[in-house]
Amino acid sequence: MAYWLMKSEPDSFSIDDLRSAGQAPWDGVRNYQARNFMRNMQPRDSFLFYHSSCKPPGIAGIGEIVSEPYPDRAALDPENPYHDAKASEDRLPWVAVNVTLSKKFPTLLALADIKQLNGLDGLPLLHKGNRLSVMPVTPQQWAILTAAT
DNA sequence: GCCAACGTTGGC
DNA sequence: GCCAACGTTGGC
Repeated sequence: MAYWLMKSEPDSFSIDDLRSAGQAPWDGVRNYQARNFMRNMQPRDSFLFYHSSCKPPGIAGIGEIVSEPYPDRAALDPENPYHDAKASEDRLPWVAVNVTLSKKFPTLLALADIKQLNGLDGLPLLHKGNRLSVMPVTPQQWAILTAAT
């Protein structure tokens, strides 16, 4: 079982939205490095639900991957905000997974607090200028982050 | 709103 | 294949 961190802007999809939905697709990832990580996801993997581009940014809770990766057909829909004009039935490079909420943290683990923790130097989230929206989390990093709430 | 960092695009 | 221009991300 693997661990991940995935970013979402709460204005478009928040941890409360996931709670309301019960199960939801995590789609719209349009970056190849992030896509490659998603291809390695498996059911029962866990992920940290990160709220980005908000005040304050941080980890809002824990979710679970509940499907194999599958083609992200939102890319084919011109009306969809994640439409990719270069995608087609024959060439659909993007993937989605279905996710559920495991638990919402009582309080957000803010990025400012995460930066104070020791042992997270390898986490891409903390690297300057990092924009990766899906990243792996090691078991050690997972233990540090989930113990900090 | 600003801007640094990074990915993508397109001319050559 | 290079690289300048441009668009996007995302913290502050």
